[in-house]
Amino acid sequence: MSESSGMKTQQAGEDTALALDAFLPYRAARLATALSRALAARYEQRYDISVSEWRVLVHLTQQTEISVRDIFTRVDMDRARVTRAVQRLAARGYVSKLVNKDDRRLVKLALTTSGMALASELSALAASFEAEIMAALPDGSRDQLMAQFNRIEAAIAPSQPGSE
Amino acid sequence: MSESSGMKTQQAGEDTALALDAFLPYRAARLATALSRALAARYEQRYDISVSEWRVLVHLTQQTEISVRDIFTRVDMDRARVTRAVQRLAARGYVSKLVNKDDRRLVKLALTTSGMALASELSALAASFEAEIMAALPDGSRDQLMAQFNRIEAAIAPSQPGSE
DNA sequence: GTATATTCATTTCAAATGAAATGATTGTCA
DNA sequence: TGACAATCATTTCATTTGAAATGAATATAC
Repeated sequence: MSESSGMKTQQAGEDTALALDAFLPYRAARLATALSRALAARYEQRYDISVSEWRVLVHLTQQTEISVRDIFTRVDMDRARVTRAVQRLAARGYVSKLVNKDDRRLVKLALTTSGMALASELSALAASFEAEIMAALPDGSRDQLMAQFNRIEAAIAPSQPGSE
Repeated sequence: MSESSGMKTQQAGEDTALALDAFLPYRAARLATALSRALAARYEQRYDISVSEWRVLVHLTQQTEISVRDIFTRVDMDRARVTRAVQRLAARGYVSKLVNKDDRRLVKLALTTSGMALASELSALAASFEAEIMAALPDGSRDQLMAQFNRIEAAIAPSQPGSE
């Protein structure tokens, strides 16, 4: 491995410099991609489902007969992403897509039988994944984390522009 | 707003269903994008710098005369992303790019004078952004968060494939 | 009632992304 | 020394992404 690159490297001081490893936005991004990758590794191959699709699926587990808008306003995805995820899920028979009779601009989404089965399997898998991780943390960490996440998001939200 | 969509909506129980809002991978992703967007809103327009570029810049603040590899192994970006960020930074005179004489496969990166100036401004901006957020949290939250992030990443890492 | 504005889902388009291929250089081993 | 493997940065290519445009349907104002 020799001596990396040089010897006069590392001239900048580590005192005043912003340590990326301790910078919250960076660490949050790194944590998110690590979790996403690790979880995806468990289901992407086996079920051929993307993260977007998985989010839509899970959302439909909780609320059905909802529109694309209902999803993307709650799930941190934009319209296009939801539309595409729904298209793929519908093409594979996991989700049914009907026109809302009361307002024909809206789409009425619901899980099919096979969609429910898939969602169940994925939910179980996700729960066990999360449980495994939580087992490595002290008791109460989960609630603590969620509380902190909530506070951080709340601290950010006000300054956000029109959101939509 | 009428009554959303229907009345027999929400048929699925919320007891067994996986609540997305309490699911760590989802919440981490949502937090990360919220932080990234909020921070980017502060500097992207003013400085015309992307997140990738910003990460490279900050990294070069701490270590200089390093290679592309040195960055992407530490900063959660792949080779291509680092290469592209460096290209843009170099094209605008913020970063110098030389061949390493000891190993001509390597590139020797460093901040230029204007790069240092830019990095200073951005670091200050980032620090104040983070301080603002942390002010909304109880004392000690920052260290607590970092410790939890570290533990979670450690819990994930072992199962990760060859990483590279 | 008609014209205008708004809302919804989708599509379009340009930019970003990451996996794999490439070319150049260095390391290894006989 | 020479052949082969490994490493580095870059480029290529297909996919994903999100902003803005589009078209259809509904709400609002006159």
